[in-house]
Amino acid sequence: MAGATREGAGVATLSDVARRAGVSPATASRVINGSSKPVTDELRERVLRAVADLQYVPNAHAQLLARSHRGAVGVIVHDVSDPYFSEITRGLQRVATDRGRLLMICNSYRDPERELEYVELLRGQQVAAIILAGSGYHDPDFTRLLNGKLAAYEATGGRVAVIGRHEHSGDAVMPDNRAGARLLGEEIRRLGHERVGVVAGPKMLTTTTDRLTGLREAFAAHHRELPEHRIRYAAFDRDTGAAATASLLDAEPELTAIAALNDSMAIGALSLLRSRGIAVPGQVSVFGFDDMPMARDVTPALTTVRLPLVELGTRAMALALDAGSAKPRVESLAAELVRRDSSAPAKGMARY
Amino acid sequence: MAGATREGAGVATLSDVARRAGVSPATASRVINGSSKPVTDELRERVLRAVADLQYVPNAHAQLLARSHRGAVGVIVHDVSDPYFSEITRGLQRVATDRGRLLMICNSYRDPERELEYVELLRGQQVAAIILAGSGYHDPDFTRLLNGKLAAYEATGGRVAVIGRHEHSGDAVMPDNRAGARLLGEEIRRLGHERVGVVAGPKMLTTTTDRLTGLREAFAAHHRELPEHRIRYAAFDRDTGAAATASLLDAEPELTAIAALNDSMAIGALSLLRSRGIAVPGQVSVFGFDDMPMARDVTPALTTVRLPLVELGTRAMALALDAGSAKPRVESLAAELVRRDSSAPAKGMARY
DNA sequence: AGGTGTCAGGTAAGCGCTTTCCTGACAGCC
DNA sequence: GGCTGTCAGGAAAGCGCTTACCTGACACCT
Repeated sequence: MAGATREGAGVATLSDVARRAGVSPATASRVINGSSKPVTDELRERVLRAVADLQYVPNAHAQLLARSHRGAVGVIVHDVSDPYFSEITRGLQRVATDRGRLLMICNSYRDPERELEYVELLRGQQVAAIILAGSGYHDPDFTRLLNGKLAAYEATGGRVAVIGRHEHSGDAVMPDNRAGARLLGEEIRRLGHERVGVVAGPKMLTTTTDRLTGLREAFAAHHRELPEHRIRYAAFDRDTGAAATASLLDAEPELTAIAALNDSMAIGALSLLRSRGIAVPGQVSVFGFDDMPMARDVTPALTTVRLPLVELGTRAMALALDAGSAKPRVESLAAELVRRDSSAPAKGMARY
Repeated sequence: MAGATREGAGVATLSDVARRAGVSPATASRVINGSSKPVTDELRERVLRAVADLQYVPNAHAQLLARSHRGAVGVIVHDVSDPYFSEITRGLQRVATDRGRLLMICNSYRDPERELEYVELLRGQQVAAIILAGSGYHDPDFTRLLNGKLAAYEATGGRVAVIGRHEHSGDAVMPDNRAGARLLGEEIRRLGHERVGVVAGPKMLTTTTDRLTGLREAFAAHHRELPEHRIRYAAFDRDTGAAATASLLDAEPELTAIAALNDSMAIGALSLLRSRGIAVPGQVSVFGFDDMPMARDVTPALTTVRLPLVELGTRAMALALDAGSAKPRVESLAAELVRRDSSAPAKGMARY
């Protein structure tokens, strides 16, 4: 009965442990987080037993406050359940785990406002680094605000890395969307498609404009155009992709190709075409972008542009965790065309 | 120049703000987090200006420590990039956001050890609730250890809710895996399949055994068996699902149906079958489980068992955030068979 | 023997905030 | 005019830890 103290009355604290072990809090602390300061086996033993008895877990906030040590890393993505971001996150996670960091994932759901809130929140949590993944917005006010907050964070030692954002001036990993789209445009031209509908992403996202620009460049190189009336702006997801395809087809039934600016929308397009009994690629070719894992599993398997998604994540995390250099480091990762079964020469181009 | 203090020398703190505004830290604190205590407009104004000037963000750890207030909520999942978990997470996130809580997502990658670590970590972060999503493990030692830690957490006011785990004695949301599998078994029997290969999940997961049990029960009801030699244990992912299917087919080319215990593996099976030129459902029917979003997008669209994934998440979060009741609340969510194009009557059963 | 070096362990000062309790000013009352 | 009540704002005590610094014991030296 001798050891009976007022335990169970709330969370066990370090001093509870110390008291039970009959040592000072300092000694208990040293044992618990393996300080360099030596402690005799006798005391160490007693402390460890007390820890076990009390199921003691250090209060992370108190620790962090006391050490003013930055622990975790935060990433703000548009939406983790989107495979594009799951893959990137997988890469981030891998490196974070290797370096013993906890990764906190925040979904902005493409709401700039919420993105700002999460930056504040992560800053408040004293995270070691903030990673922003996913396209930026065409919105100067927002960009200025965001950059202001990030600058304040960096000014106090925080690290920032972005994936696929032009607007930030620091370390960045950039998928080469424009060059990728150019490859795609070349391929479409090569296959002889003249009437091409484009299912683009949200107009406000820079990724959308980058990809559109690349596509246009490829067409311009052959003195062709990508007229605005053959472009639809959707939400980068399956269902709006299907709707956009329907709208495109209703306006112009003779299209021979649909280029969707990401795979989710391409899959929506595929599904819409199937439901209308239009053969792919027999009547219409479909192109995607990103090469997310499921692109190979749909039928026909999707011709798309591969982005090294996981690597985007690993690189960004490496950038964020390695000591920052004076000059911003920008790594550009190349895209690659992946030909599968959803594309074929345009009718009358069978010689290809 | 009058207001120039040693700013920029680290993160701005509350007292920096107070000093700059010419008030006490107490007043600054009251203004900043809208305490009930009244503050004159004059002072309030000055404090807010100082906050803006200094780009001040409260140190969340200090706040949490001082209030000993539990803020965020943590969820431990097997792997968010698995659509099964992304969907659940989406549900969790929705409710968490509604209630103004930050959700921290932790991936255990099906490593019990890491799951334990994350529980400790979240406990240390003083989260308001811990949600465990995903199958438990057939491992009494681990279960005992985990329950011990969770009990300690709950003893100090933490809330715990689990999704799809039998082993925990508290609040739980349970997908009815067994009944769902029974439905699936019934359907397979109804279609007249006699030689059925099963691509199961990891043997150590209770979800695997539950689904297997349901399947067996349906077969037993018709005096049929599900012999062990027609079962393969894979890793619940696409690639191992394909490999397991290959192994099944190699051992017994006359199988007329493959029942995969989740959709990812079913998609792997589909891909393997396609690569071998085996028609689905012409020669072999394929069945999945979960009804993840992409099940409708593969070709042929997957016949599967729908689990209300998002709802699993919303319910669990609601349980976790609502005040706990004395007796554990267990909500069971029904599964539902979804017939699509990957299944057909067995050969010789065309009358169906 | 006295001095010095070494080392295990304790003491106490914060880390940045919240909040209770106190103070002093002022208005309203007999 | 003196008393009380009210109320804005400040002082200070923690929240649970870490760690620089101090203490006292002991061994070893001249």
